[in-house]
Amino acid sequence: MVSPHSPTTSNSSALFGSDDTSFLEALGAAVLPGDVAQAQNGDAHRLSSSPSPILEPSSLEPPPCAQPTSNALPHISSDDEPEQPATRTPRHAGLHPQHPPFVISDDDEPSLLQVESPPLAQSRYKKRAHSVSSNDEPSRSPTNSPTGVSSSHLDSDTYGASRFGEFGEYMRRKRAKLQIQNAEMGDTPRGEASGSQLFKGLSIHINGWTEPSVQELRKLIVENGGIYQAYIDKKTLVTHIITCSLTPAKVREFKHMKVVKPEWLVQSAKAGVLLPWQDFIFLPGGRPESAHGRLAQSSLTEFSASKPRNSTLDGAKENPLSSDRNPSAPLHLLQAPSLHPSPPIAPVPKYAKHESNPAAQRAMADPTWRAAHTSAAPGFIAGYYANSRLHHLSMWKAELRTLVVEAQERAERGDFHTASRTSETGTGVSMRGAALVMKNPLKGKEKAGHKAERVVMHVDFDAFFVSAGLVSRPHLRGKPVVVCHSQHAQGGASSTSEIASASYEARKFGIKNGMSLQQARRLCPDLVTIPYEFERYRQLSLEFYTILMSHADDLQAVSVDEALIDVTSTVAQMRVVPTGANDDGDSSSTDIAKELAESMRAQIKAATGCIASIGIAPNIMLARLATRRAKPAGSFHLLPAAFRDLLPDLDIQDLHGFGRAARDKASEKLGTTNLGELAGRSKATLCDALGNATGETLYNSIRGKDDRKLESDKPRKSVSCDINYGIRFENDDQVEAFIHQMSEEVAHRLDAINMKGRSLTLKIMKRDPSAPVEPPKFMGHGQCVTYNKQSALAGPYGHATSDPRLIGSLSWRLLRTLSIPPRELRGISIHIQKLDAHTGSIPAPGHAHLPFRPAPNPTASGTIVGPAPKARAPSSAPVTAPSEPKGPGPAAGADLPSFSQLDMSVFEALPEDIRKELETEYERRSAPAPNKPEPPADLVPRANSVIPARGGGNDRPCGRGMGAVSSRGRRGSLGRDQARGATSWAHRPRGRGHGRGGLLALPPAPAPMIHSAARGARVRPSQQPVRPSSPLRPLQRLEGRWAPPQGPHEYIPPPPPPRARFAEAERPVLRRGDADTAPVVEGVDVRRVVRAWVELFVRHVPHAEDVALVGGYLVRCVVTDVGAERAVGVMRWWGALLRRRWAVWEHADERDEEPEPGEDTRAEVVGMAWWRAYREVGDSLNAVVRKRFGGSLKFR
DNA sequence: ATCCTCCCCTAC
DNA sequence: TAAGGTAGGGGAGGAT
Ligand SMILES: Nc1ccn([C@H]2C[C@H](O)[C@@H](COP(=O)(O)OP(=O)(O)OP(=O)(O)O)O2)c(=O)n1
Ligand SMILES: [Mg+2]
Repeated sequence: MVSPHSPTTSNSSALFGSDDTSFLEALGAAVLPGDVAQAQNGDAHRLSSSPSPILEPSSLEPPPCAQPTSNALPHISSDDEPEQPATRTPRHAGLHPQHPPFVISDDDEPSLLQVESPPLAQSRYKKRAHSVSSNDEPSRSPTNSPTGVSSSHLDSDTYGASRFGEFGEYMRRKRAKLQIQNAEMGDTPRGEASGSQLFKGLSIHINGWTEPSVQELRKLIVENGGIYQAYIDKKTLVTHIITCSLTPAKVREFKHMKVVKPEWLVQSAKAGVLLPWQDFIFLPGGRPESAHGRLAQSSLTEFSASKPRNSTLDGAKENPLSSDRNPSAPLHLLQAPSLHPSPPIAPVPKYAKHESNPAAQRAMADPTWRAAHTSAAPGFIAGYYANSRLHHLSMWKAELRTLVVEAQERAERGDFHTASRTSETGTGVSMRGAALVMKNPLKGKEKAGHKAERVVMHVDFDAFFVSAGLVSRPHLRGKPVVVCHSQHAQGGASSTSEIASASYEARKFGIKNGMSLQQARRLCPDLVTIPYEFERYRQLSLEFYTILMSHADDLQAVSVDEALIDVTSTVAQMRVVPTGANDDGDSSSTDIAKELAESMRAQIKAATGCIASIGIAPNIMLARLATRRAKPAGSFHLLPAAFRDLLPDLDIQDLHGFGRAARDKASEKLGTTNLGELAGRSKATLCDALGNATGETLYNSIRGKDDRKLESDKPRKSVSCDINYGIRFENDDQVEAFIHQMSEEVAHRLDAINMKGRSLTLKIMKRDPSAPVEPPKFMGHGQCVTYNKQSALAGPYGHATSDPRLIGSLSWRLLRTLSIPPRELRGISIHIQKLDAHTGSIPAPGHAHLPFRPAPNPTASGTIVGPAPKARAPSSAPVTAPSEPKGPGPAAGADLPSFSQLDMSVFEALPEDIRKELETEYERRSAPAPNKPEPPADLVPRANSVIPARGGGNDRPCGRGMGAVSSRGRRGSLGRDQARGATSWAHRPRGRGHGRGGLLALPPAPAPMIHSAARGARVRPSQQPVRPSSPLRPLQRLEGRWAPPQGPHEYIPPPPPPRARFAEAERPVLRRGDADTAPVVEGVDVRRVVRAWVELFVRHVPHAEDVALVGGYLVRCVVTDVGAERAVGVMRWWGALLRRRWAVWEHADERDEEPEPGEDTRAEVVGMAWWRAYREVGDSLNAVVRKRFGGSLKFR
């Protein structure tokens, strides 16, 4: 910002050469030539693991700030590109030099020629690497460095199913190729026309060129009930591979799979019977696909062709519903190993010819569009988070963990059985036992109690988002459906929108979660898309968890749609008291655990309308594996003996936690990724190849062993805010404002869990010089170089802090040391580590279970002071609390709630009079005056009511969190009631939006603006920023105390005229209805704040941060659907205020003229700046509205 | 050996 | 037009 150094270009010169390329390059050359070279050849594929060369420029960088330690890390390369499924090299690619895979030119069209090279053996780099990984990256600039930058280029679309890095280029291309082929084929979506189920249960991948053609085979497969796998990717289930030729590399890869000739399908279809595949085994011999690769040696070692040795053959089986422990049934979980990305090596580095996204280039060329949709837009963060599925997933997970812990605590203390009886493993004890059980985890690592074998279940909804969406769209059941943002059928042809979840019907076409819509459309033109419904997912999840809690001894929240539960005692009890009528006898003939699972599935189905599958086993690892076999719509009990028989059919990637990198390492160092084969390796061998811990885990997993206990209460170790999408800045001011907004977010999250941090790491993604300005993925980050900078974070007395100003200023300082032109930024992350519980008090050490926001006092009310000290009181603490003693310095300033959570806490922080007024307002409007403005979010019932007041229903947790999950109830009754409880929460009164952080939070009150102003002012470092310092003045007074609002408040003159309530007629068109009644609530204070803000800055240009804050608030209003009217009301109010003073400039089309700093009090400049801000906010608001409702709002 | 820092990797 | 977040496990290399 302030550009001490010139922002853009100049900066570059600062440290690195103009593009860092040169600088790095030079450096790189000097330092690691060897490595690079090696890399080049060798392994391309394995990027990741390998070490990277080192360069540590740390020396280069000036210490960021003060003394904190910072290390400058050079950068790493980053990930790749966007797309592709396969593609992505690991994001970390940084590490090694990767090679550019070969070049492919277009994405879509992969040339067939590609070759794959055999996996090469890679030379491993020597070790130095790691630490520096980052560095190396730099060196690889396309231009110079030998290798090109990482190449990822993928073209346009292909986004792969897997997120970032994943397979190698080769697979990527191949995948693209297949897609094309499919597209051409014009397959009908519903292929099942023929109705034959001949290939039912088969999941087939076609490798390379075949006769008959891929299109024909694919059609044949689909029409006969089989599943066609366009490509193999991690964890994909593939039962057979069809091919006419295999390269040596493929031979190795498919060594353990059932590789068959096309004739198998053709003849089976002809015969009308599924002929034994063994009669059609493909034997290599012929010439491989073109391989030209070279390089490494192809270790063709084992040429044995495929064949699975598997005895069990065939996997096709259908669901395991009945499965039962039939050991013989193989789970066909085979996954295709393929991946291996052995990227073929490219003979020539391609310089990245990454393609760019035309639509993005066009959009980006429009200044208005940029101003309203990129990271430079006012409400960007709020809008982005409100729509980010991954953000929701992450937040939900954290919230669920909290709820589980609370429910368990409640159970423990609450009722009858107290904690004392610990782990009694047993059966007899009631649920509580379960609670106690929890405790164990912490300590005993061994498998504890052994009384009975543990019974662990992994419960996971089938195609969750889709399933949830179909609840209200029953007519779409049975069709290929997908959940993604892009709803326009037409646009889908070239949409880079990612598919969050694909229905099983869609999966038959090869569509996978994470794939781009355009890619999916090529596979299935008639694909149906449905929108996200975050609020529904949350509600269904609560129902789901409530049910699980009623049966489990312990529960580990894995995701919004998935959990691990320990039902050991439940099962034991069932055994003793046979519930069912079976034969009673004991269980020998029946599988009690499976019965329990089925009853839970039925219960879940009844409560949510969605289907879940359950994997049952003696430990976590096996339970997860069992789930694969169970899906879709089933349950499967996997016993160790059966698992052993399955080994030959399993790939290392089938194990949870082992991804592409692990697979590559195994392939490279051990020569195989098949578990059957790895079973023969010694533990030492595995450790040597994968690391000690990982090696041992693998060793044990292969033997069906896994002693891990469910973890439901681990303490939080870090808090972060990462935004690597839509980052497109034009100047430093925007960047600085954004950094501060992110800091507010992080600070808020820290406060929410009552923690403070002592270490901060800033991660920056910068566009790789070889990458196009606009990457293939719309608004994505594209291929980047990343930089990590860590520094000590210290508050007043050197203590941990959560002060957003400190976090923001430090982050900004760190960023500046990188001298990256604003336009080159593509991603920013702020991570806080070394967390300390907020000053004493509260929380039990250990963890954080404080929910998002500490409830204002649960139990003993007021007493809570414990947490009090928190500075940002808003969030939790009610009002008053003066801030904690902040030390010297900047201290105590006001803190603001960050986007993510603004909620009532803000209200509470408002000056008394304003609050009063608000309350009055409520009454006036007859609205049921919330006694309190609204319970602050989430308080979960928590302790206070001791026993979970479940029935009572109303403890409403309201607010932002997931709501509450009732603790387990008696297990006998399958929790009906509990479920109810949850349900009730589900419909929380108002807060529906999922907006941000808490997701549920409602649009917060804007109080923050003021704070922000204050903050901004102070933050501004010495350099004189652009803005006038004057704002400081007023703010100054605020400084000392933290209740900020006070200050500004005073300046507010009597309400200006526009007290506006707009005429009904003018009301925005969007939703009508209750306009008045409802919303307004917060509208009032918002207006006051806006007024105060304007008054405060009458002679100054508004701070971008504040503009963003207001914009964020308004966007949230619209997004959350809580009040488009409110947003309009505020905008009108704001417009009226501006008009009062600067009516003349309202339409002055100013354009350039950045108001320069200084005391630019000239009314003209200030007025235009205000109008510009107003327009910006209005535009971004309308952008959102247009998208969601199709219309636009009128603010005047 | 053990701990600490700086990433990578994985998962949803 | 799209919404590529986020936390914890663990490996590698250096410090102790
Ligand atoms: N790349 C991904 C993977 C998952 N999800 C979301 C949508 C999914 O519905 C939900 C659960 O993920 P799962 O891995 O459990 O996948 P599904 O539930 O969709 O399918 P299934 O569990 O049947 O394989 O998480 C996502 O947004 N993006
Ligand atoms: Mg699922």
